[in-house]
Amino acid sequence: MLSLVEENYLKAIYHLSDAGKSAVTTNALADNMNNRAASVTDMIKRLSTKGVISYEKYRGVNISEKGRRAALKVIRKHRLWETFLVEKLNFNWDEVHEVAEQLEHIDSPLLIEKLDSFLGHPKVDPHGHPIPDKHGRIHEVKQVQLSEAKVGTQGVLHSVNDGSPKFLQYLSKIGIRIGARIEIVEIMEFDGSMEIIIDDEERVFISRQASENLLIREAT
Amino acid sequence: MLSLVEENYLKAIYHLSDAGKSAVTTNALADNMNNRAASVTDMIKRLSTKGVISYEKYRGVNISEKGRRAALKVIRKHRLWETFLVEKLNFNWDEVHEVAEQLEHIDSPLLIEKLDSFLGHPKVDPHGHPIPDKHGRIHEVKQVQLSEAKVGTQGVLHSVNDGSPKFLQYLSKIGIRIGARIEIVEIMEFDGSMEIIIDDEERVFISRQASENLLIREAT
DNA sequence: ACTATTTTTTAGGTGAACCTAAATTTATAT
DNA sequence: ATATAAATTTAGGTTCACCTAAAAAATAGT
Repeated sequence: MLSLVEENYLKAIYHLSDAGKSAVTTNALADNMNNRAASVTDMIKRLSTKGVISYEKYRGVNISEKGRRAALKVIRKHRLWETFLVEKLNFNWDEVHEVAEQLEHIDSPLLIEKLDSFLGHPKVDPHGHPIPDKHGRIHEVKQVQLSEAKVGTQGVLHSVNDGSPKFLQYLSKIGIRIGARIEIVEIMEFDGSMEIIIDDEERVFISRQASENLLIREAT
Repeated sequence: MLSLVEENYLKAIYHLSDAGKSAVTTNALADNMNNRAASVTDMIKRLSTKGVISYEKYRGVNISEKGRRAALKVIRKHRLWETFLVEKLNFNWDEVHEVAEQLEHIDSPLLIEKLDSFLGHPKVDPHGHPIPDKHGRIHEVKQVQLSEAKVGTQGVLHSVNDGSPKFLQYLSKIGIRIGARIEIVEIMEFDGSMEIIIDDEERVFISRQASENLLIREAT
């Protein structure tokens, strides 16, 4: 059994390791969790004892299969709750993260199964992120950072990397939503900003930073 | 700001004091929280420092106005979540308590307001208990323990005192639900058990212990 | 009224999850 | 290659929420 704090660390490790593909350093974790490195070392040892990560001193941590499953359970709950908040309670997509951070730790398999059916077994959350099924399976969709695409690329906004209220409010303001059609008109050499057309209507300029956080599925 | 554990103590104090009407002893609290008396003394001191209870050594604790408001907020959340679980997620009324014990600590006023409207501003939870409004006001309904009524009494089951799964499953089994009409046919002198008619149909015998936990609104 | 019993508190200890300061290991730069 | 810098760990300390054992106060019984 993992504590609430342990679950949060594990989730951070999962995300920082890009779903287990790479190792995570102590400092990266400390940064992400807003804790000191020494505290992270403490926790790492505990998580290692519990078998959810593997750890070699000074070498960073890797999530184990057991840890991956635990992390995906929390992520499944987080994303289902976010969907509930937006679809049923009419939250805006920029208001859900903090609340879902709390709800994701509620421990009741029955609740999650019932919530899942209540929502109609959604595949993605309001930010376009896939919701793992009860066995921890995710159907990843091939998507590209807008910043990596070239002029002329057309696609559909599939998800956002940055879920912060500030970013999401900015997107709403300029008319970008999940599912919107996006076409790259021009890319500015000097700062990487780009001009795009949204839904064949609006032309807007977005910064390089913004385009890095927009993931599109390219039209073929 | 109260911790999760502090909220649980405060809620227990509220209930054990009959909504603040009487003092609560250390042992009663220890019993209720499944902790040792020494631990309770610790916590009592902390709650007293925070101003949510008043405490005189060896004299038990009394909830303060500030404490009462805090307790009612938790109770409001608990009962709204129970209603959600039963009305929207199709939980049985005997399955909701444990989950609601977790959900009641989620801290988001916006969430609770939205949940309240989603549910249509319910006045009572699935066990017939009144849901405090956002200002902590409760509309108590005049109700009597079935065990205190006399032969011939007719009324409607309004709420249950004991919310344990075992009791609720028993009630379901013999056909008793909130809102059912109940008429007392006979009371056995020797053990206080009684024969009742449910919804003018079923005749059943229930123990004194059961009748003490059934609260009816008498028909006038 | 005084002793025995019960209730409550105090004293001191534990693990979880943090901290700072110091020591150690690894990485970087010339 | 070695000195310096950066990253990480160790050592020791804190608060919260529990514990046991012992002491103190309140209550009950004769």
